[in-house]
Amino acid sequence: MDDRGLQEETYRLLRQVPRGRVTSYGALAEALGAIEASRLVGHYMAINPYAPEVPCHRVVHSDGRLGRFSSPRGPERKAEMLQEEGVRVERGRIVDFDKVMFRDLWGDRPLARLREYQLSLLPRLRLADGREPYSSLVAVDVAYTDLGAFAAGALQGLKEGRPGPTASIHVAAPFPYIPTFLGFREIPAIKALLDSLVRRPDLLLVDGNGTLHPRGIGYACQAGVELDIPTIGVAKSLLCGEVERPPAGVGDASPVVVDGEVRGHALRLSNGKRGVVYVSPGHLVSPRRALEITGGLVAGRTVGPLLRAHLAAREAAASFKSGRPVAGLP
DNA sequence: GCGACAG
DNA sequence: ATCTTGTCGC
Repeated sequence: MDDRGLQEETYRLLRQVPRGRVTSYGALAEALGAIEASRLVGHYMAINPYAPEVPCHRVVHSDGRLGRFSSPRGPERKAEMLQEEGVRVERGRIVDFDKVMFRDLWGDRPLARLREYQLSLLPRLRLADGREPYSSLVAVDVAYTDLGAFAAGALQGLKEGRPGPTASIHVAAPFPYIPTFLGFREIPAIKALLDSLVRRPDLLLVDGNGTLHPRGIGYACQAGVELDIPTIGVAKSLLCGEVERPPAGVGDASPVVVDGEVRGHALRLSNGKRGVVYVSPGHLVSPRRALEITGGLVAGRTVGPLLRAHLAAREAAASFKSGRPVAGLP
């Protein structure tokens, strides 16, 4: 299921809500198969091309507040439309919310299937070190515009630590961002990028968590298992888990524990609140080794190859938008 | 009520 | 990550 399919499925579900009733963003997300998609549902309401036949005015907050509405008079207009349908609204809230709330939304819950797919990868995940010594690494990052996703990879020699070239690629209509489902957004672009390389790297570095994920199968793990390549996840913020003791000085690291086990480490790159990254195994590395390798790539206050990939992805996106030719793009 | 929510 | 119709847990 791609972004377009998810959007159409959301509207199909919403058509089930009759006059005189309302539903919530979260209930629609639940019917898509993941409560995490509630914000995405809000976004789909904002770009609803079928209004008012697809009744996005009947979608409200889970506590009965009206929520937003794209119209010159916004929520005021939403209230009018609902009242015209017999739904009472007082001070921006649905009256008798429990009675008016419609929950019988029927569909095949595509996001639940994606969650099951993630879980099906768990038996293939290997968190022990292997396949060393590594001689080359590729760090990848993806930038997004209205024209699609732009993935970039930065090559790095691991023997002499020499930065290599970058390459980038464009993928139209990427899957949307949904918390805990990041892999489905990023991985197609990354696969296309790796396919464009002459040779596969020994190690992949990605911008997101690996085992530091509520189901233990974050984007870095999913990428590693699907591509069968040793992978390390480096995230700028924590998705789940607890840091044992905040790393005090630059270079310090501290274990991150999820479900009572050490699944990764917080590594301090610089002073200040945003100066920490969270390193976890994606595939075929241990938490400790992932930390060591990442520590060896630190340049200034960043992880060098990831910064280069980030800049290259942004550059590819900006160049494409402005119509300038992009190295590595057709 | 406030802040967290990989990107 | 962009662009801005949420939810949950503390």
